[in-house]
Amino acid sequence: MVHTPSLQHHLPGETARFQASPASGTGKILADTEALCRAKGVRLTPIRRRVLEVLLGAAKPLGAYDLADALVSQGRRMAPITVYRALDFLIEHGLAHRLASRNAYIASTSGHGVPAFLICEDCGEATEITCTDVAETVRRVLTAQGYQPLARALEITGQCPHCQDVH
Amino acid sequence: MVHTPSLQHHLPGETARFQASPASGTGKILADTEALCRAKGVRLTPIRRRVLEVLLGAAKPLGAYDLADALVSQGRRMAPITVYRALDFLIEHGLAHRLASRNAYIASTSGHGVPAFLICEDCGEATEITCTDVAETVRRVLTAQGYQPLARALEITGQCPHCQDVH
DNA sequence: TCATAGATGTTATAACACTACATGTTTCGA
DNA sequence: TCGAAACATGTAGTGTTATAACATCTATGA
Repeated sequence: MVHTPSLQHHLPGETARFQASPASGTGKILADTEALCRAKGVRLTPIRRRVLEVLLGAAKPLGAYDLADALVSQGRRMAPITVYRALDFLIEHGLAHRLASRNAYIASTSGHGVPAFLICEDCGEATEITCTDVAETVRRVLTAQGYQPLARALEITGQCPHCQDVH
Repeated sequence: MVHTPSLQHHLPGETARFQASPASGTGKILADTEALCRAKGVRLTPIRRRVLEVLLGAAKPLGAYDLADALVSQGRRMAPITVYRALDFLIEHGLAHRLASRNAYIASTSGHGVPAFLICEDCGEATEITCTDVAETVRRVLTAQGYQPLARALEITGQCPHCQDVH
């Protein structure tokens, strides 16, 4: 899924390098996720599902307290700890990622491999990319220094096309 | 400078790929930094210098409040805002970097180019690397998506050799 | 159906970062 | 060398993000 549909740029000649995420709807993703969780024997509870739903529907990464505000239950906003617990679950199972550079969370769509995100420093927009070059380079650097690679989102910051225009 | 001297690993055949930071002492770095600041016409005040000193002497990235505790002045620990202001200065001039994934700060030694850090998820140890491959790959991915590259530290997480042994 | 593991509710607090405004200090030109 | 302006620091308070501790509820399977 593309988190910022209106701002996606695919430069000619470069599309082949980057495997675009499938442009499935939120509904299909949720259905797939439910199936995945059943297969794994873990529970996609209503709370977890709702947090994932909000993340999938958001144009940008959301803060935990943004999520709490968005998720009103019985007239009260969701307690922060509840949001964090749901996020822990989603992250643990590769369904979401924490973007440390912005203290924000985003739904993941690739599902496998080491994800990378392009993040705009100005507007906070984030685009998930699945780029073998990046994954391979990172892996090589880690092992060259004796590090064990771990599946963690790579955050690459820059200025998005839109914010360059606004200037 | 190497922040974790005892844990540096240089695998045979890989050293050429990565330009190691010069193993200068803290004193020399500080002298160089003073000269650099004079040349730029900016002021490396005692507070800023002391914050940099502590960062240079630390084995790991330090949190802002760790720095505040370490920097006692007139019997009282330094106010957090004072630390943050010093850090702002150091970061603005490329003398330090913020590691968002750990809410911590680290002295920089490369001075130029886009720095990258290998960070251990377990112990928090961070190693600065200057690797043209990584910088080039990141730059290419950004421009391919229409993003403007900005000089920001790249954080690559994994598990350091030592923590693999402990296990 | 009952024990158990997992999930959630509730309250409080820890940890990190910054705003606002007052005061001090350096620098440089008149 | 005086004074204005720019820069740096002091002080108090607050905003923001994340988690601890413990009670209660619920799904699940023997």
